[in-house]
Amino acid sequence: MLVRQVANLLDLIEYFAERGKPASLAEISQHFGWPRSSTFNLLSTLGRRGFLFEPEARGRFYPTPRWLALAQTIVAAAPLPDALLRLARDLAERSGETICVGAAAGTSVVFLDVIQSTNRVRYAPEVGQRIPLHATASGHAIMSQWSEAQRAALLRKVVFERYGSGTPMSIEAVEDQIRAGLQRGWFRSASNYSVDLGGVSLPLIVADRIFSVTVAGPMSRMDTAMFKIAQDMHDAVARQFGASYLRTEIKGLTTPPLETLTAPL
Amino acid sequence: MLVRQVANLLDLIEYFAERGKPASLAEISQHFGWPRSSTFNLLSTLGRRGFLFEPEARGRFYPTPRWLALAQTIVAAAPLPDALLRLARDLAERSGETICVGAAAGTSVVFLDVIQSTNRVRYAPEVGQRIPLHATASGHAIMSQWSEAQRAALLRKVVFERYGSGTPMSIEAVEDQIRAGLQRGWFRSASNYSVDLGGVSLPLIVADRIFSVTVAGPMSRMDTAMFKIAQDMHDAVARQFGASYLRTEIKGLTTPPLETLTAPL
DNA sequence: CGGGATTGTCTACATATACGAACAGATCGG
DNA sequence: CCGATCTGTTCGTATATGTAGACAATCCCG
Repeated sequence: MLVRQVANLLDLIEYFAERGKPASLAEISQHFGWPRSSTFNLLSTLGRRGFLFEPEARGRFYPTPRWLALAQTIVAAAPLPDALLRLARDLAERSGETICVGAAAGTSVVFLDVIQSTNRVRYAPEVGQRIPLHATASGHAIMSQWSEAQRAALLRKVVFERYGSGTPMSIEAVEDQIRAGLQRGWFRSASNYSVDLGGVSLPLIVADRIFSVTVAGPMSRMDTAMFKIAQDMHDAVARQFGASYLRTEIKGLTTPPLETLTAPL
Repeated sequence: MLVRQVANLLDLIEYFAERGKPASLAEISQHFGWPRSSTFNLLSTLGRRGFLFEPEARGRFYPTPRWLALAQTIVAAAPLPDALLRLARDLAERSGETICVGAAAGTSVVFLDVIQSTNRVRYAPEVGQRIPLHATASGHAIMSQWSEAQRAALLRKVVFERYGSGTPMSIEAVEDQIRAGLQRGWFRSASNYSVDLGGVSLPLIVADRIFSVTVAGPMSRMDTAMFKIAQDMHDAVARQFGASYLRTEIKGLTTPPLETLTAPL
């Protein structure tokens, strides 16, 4: 069950982030189609707790910097591992494509860090965006590090739906793609979830936490480059985490066949 | 009426900020005494929206950096005026006491920015903390810039309660203190709300938004220093906002009688 | 490896809660 | 200055919602 008022609050926060200036109760209730009284209750709850204030003399509201203070505290207390962030930056520079750091959230992957490609045509996701675990390279990378049981429990919940030409449409298809990824040494998707989007992904385990790092871009560029990108990713991981990291820390992952590397494109 | 689930969410965020590491559903439900099913609903709502993720393989949750991204966007879009922040820093250095920038929120003042004194014994508030509008120097400063009608509407709602020896106990008492503040050229409180706490406050209007700036500390230090501090505050405002700012922008405020300034303490 | 304890998930029901409507203040234009 | 219109606020009630409880899956320890 979805907690409505909580969802409403999240909507409201996003509304303020987009809007960027104070809003009156009437504006808010009109924008969302909420009853004025309900809007009033929501706003006053936030006000009473110090999360909303009234910059102008009367009747316009805006979120307090308290949100920022709490968010900073939360991120600072359990930050993304430094090596992970360095890896992402490193990859962004070398590949020129968009880099996404992800982790599991329910049946999805959430992006925790995103570095967008500077390319005109690019994959342009945002921090907090979610994509399905079962149908994406990022998701396969993460699930590859789970136990059989965990994977089974997750996949049982999935309702399979065709997003693109590469979408796996059964539990077995997903397991196949994961197995292939482990043997290949990297995970790939090609129009699995977003049409015309290709990605190369690796799982990373840092301090018992499971992350995915993904290089993603339009199929036109990714198609022939995937293997080279995977190679670069292994190199970058070796630089940031040490040479033996992928072999020793990442469950079941094969190191890629260096000797078959094609000439850089 | 208070929206319970929203209040719960705020509690949860604060919980994570304090805790600083992932928590399981069971830990959360125990900590707050919430039913497991309700906790589940709350957590899954947040997960579905990309505000919570599961760093470890299974069943522990932590807020996503999305909170931070949104909070940064919100603050960046409507930042506290630069001159105001400079003023606060300036005052912190000169006075050595705690500086609070406040604005109205319902019947309270919320602190939007706080610079804590480096003094061992000091007033130690936090961003987002609230104090009553009617019983504090900050509140009086803000209300002094409202219309009669707005002030009346606010004061009608107040239930008067004695917080300290200086607490005004009637609408008239509050109006008296505000009137006195305007004539004096600065607002003061002495154990009005927090016992043994004294403060000097000025209202500031920047881009149609009403703020208060307050220098606050223990009565032992503030008592005899208030006038000097008020004087310094006027000087600092003149530096940051221009010499005529207080006279022209701030409704009804008298510039303080410079000639009666006592020797610096 | 197997039994017990713990944790997460689902569903039906009683109740706390969000909503509609009516009120009161404020704002605006004439 | 007055009336009309639009805001914010309060209240009673019908109903959407949170909760108890049972189940299922997982983990842990002997």
